[in-house]
Amino acid sequence: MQDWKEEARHKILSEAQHLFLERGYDRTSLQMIAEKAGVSKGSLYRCFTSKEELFYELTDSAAARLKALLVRLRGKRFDPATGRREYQIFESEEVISMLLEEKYGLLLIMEQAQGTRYEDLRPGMIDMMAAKIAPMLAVDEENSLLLAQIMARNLIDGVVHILKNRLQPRDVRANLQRLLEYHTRGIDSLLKK
Amino acid sequence: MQDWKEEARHKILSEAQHLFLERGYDRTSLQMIAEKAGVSKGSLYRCFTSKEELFYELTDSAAARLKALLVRLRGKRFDPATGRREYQIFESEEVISMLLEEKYGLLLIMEQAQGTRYEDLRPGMIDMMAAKIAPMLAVDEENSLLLAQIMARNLIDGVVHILKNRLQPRDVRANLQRLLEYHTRGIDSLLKK
Amino acid sequence: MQDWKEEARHKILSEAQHLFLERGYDRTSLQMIAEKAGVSKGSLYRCFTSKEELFYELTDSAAARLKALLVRLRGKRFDPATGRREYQIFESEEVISMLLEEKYGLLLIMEQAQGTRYEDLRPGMIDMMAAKIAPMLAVDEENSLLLAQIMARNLIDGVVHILKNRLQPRDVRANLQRLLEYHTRGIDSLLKK
Amino acid sequence: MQDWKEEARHKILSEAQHLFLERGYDRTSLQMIAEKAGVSKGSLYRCFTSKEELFYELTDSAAARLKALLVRLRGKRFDPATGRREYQIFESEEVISMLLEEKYGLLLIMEQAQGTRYEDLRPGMIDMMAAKIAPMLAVDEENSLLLAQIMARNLIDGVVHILKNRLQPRDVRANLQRLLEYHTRGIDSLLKK
DNA sequence: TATGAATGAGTGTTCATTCAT
DNA sequence: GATGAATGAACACTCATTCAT
Repeated sequence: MQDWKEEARHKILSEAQHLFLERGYDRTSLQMIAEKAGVSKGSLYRCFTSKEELFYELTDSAAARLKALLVRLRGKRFDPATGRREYQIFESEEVISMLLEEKYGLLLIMEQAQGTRYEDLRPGMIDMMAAKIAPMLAVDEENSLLLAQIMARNLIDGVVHILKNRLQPRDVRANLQRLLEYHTRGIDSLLKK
Repeated sequence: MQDWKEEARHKILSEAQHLFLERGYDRTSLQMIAEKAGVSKGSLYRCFTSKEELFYELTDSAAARLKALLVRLRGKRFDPATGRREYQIFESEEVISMLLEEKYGLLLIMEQAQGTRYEDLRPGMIDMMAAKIAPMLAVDEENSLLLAQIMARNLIDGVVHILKNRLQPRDVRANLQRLLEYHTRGIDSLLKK
Repeated sequence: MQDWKEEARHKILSEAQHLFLERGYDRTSLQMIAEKAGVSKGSLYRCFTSKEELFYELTDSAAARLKALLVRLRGKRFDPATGRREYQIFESEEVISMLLEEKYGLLLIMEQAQGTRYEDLRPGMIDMMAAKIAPMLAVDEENSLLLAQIMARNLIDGVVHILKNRLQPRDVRANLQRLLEYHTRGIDSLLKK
Repeated sequence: MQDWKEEARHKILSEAQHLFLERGYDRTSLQMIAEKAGVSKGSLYRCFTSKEELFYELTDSAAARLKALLVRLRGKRFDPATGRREYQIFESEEVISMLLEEKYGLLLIMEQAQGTRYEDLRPGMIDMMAAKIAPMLAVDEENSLLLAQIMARNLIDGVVHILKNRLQPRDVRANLQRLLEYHTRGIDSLLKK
């Protein structure tokens, strides 16, 4: 019974994850999940109290760690003078571990969370990073935020893309490094001297 | 009556566009569109055979021009030796014109096409551009495509972001230039010598 | 095993009773009953063939005795001339015993029988008593039944209210007496001389 | 169109009223209402935004007037010394008008509001009246509230019963008077001297 | 022709009941 | 025999689509 419950839970979570990743939260119906998982709609409710809870089961842990990261980032300043920008936090072991461990949760939060309580997490992250980057740019105020938003989003989406396509930690690490190189250099081109 | 019909069509398209962009395709009901456009739901169906059709009406032209651009791009090589990379095509008057003229259609294709016949357009564009960029990178083959995809996507999303937030052609142009500067420099960091 | 079964039956009945009285029949699920009783849902069906059956198990005895009382009452006349009205039957030891012994079954019949085979018992009792009271009233025929129904219902609901709120036989008895006093005097005011 | 809407609204309200009165709010499904009214489930939502709203449409006005009455009653004291008890408020023209005008709304609130926002109105009224009556009774404190609750409930249920069965204002009035006579005299029997 | 009333399939959710283990 | 997993019909509610007027 314990076995079964765990097994069914796992099967349901796994199929839900696939569908949510493919189609997004709103466009995935419990009917679909039930069919893919080979159970009835009613059975879904033996393991999860609602569709939302099912989604959160797949994302809560990632969201919590992401929020913690955000809090830490908020306190830091992005100082070009130091030579190291704090978005290089993405190279820290701690963050990379999180990225690897929370891979699918992060993907769901970043790409398919519309209609859930996490739908503002990605925009929030982008805005926060953009607010750090904007003052550094050698561009009139009006446009610096726009460009900073693009940069912030690119960085975040780049990380997500790597996560999506690389399973091995060393590959993730190596490509994150390259992404940061690309991103740093790109930003440099528009920095105030 | 022809006049009237044309006028209604236009009003409907315009309101649908706003709503699709603001709330997304799924979360916009025909009721909302009809109300905003000041016509009856029945009239919607006199002008458009379905909700999907209405979406295509708003995107077909942009999609066609985008596809044409894709075809032309496919033929070109991105040669770092020339000093000018062909993704700088985004600076050409022709492309900028298209971006400005098809602005909203492009935004819809890029952000709301999931589940429609254009859902592969953005990924297709990214793949194509990535395929051009990848061979230029000083990275092992396995990873170069991954990074190239990130770069291509960043470029495209950056263009979309500018389109979304700048109404004046000269602002669009100026920021596109900065985006390309950022992007080129970023790529340079990973180019083969 | 017989013992066990009997024990489980008893526990289930007891918890079902509590829940039905507290939350009502409809708002009580078999899940709740099973949990409170510490048995599985399957076991519920070993003892009772359905939720309705469970309800009847809790009410059949009370219903039978109530019906018997009804039959006896039907034969009697409520004669004001005797000085004792037969609704004072509620003061008889026999009836009080029944009230106390069938307390919860009666409460269920009186308050939760909608949709069950006993849904007509309370109205039936009221009608019967009303039919006895009506001819005694110094009111035109048309209205005497209406008033008699009110009186009958008040009496019955009053008894039910006492049963619900007093556990000790002597308290029940004392309050029944007061209720009858109140009721008798009230009726007196409208009696034919 | 206006005509139709009004007509359908009326038909739906009327059938809903019947069903709610017969079966209660919870046990009446929109399916039933739709069938009885000869419209589809979807059509219900053209006129009413939800099942609850449909119920409130039938009861809001009555509830508001009832609450107003409650507020006024709360301020009054039930003084046996005056010879007139304030529950004789039920004889005032104003109250009788309300009873007649809000007949069905009151019946719904008083008998079938379980599961709605008005489910506590009847118990609240009874408690309030009981609190006024209890101190007047020549019974130990412990039991006086119990008896007062019975009396209060009887009075209210009696009014409801009359309402349910008499359509003509003069019949309602006449029977209310008799009910009050019955009730007053009944209470007298237990009053402190 | 234009309208909006009407529909019905679909959504998430609950729960009495059944049945393999 | 006992369990609880599994079901399926029902619930309130939404919405693209159709069609009588």
